[in-house]
Amino acid sequence: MPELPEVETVRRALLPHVAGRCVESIQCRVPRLRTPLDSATLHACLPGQTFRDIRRFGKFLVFATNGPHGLLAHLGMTGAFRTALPCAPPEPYERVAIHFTDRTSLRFDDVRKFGTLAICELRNHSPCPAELAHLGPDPFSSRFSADYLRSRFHTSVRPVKNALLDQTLVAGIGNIYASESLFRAQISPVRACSRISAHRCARLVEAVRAVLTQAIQMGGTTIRDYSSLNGNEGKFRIQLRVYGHADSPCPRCGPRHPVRRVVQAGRSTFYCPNCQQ
DNA sequence: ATATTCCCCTGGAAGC
DNA sequence: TGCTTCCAGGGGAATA
Repeated sequence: MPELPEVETVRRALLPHVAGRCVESIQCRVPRLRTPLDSATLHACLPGQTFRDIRRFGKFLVFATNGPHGLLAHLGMTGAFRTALPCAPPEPYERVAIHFTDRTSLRFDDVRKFGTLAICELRNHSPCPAELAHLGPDPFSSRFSADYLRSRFHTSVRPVKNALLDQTLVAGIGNIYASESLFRAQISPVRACSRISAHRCARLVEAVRAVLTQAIQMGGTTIRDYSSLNGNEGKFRIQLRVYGHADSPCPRCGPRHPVRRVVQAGRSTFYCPNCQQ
């Protein structure tokens, strides 16, 4: 569910609820999420720490504290944060509860348990923890440029759709916005990276940023399973032009050219074979 | 080295 | 109605 716009929306919604709050205790209600929950380290490192900031790296969130440690979080497919009173009973899929000294608490719910919560070390000079050093540039950073894409693409024969999902190439794009970005850029998702010109790379950079920007402005709301905070789905819904619209008329070409669904690397891709070449 | 396949887990929708 | 199958936006390990 959550791709960059959704995670960014969560970050903004969550920040006022955690900034300046001091952790009193933690409850881990399941032994593992995606990986085993290191409850001993969580208990050792978080209580007594005050959250100062929430940073986003791709689809990851890092809760920075006033100490040397941070809380690394990934929502996986169904992860969601929720605020509650410490005495509130756990919801059915509540996995972790963080209680603050001011009698509020933060809960992490995750039906499918694909999420991540872990302690990370925060070096003074680098905002990004070592665990996330493998991530590629943020789509909005200047590092993500046509030249950069061209340099990464020219030796690669994999389909460009798969490349966009590679978090070491660019961090934050998921299955939905990959399809939507390629539609906007009028590039076929099955085209080999090496066959994408510099001009098309520039179009792709522009398209990725435009699609993600619009999604963030709409509150990141895409489809089921996602809520920013406390089940708030946001007022708007993203306009998805091809994702999930197999066999519907292409928004650009009309009824004579239906959107096609194909499977790439085990995931659905939607595109118009007519205007995306 | 690079690119797919499989797997983790659970619920909901669709098909029979 | 009830059972089965498929699908889902994540990442990472295993495999080709």
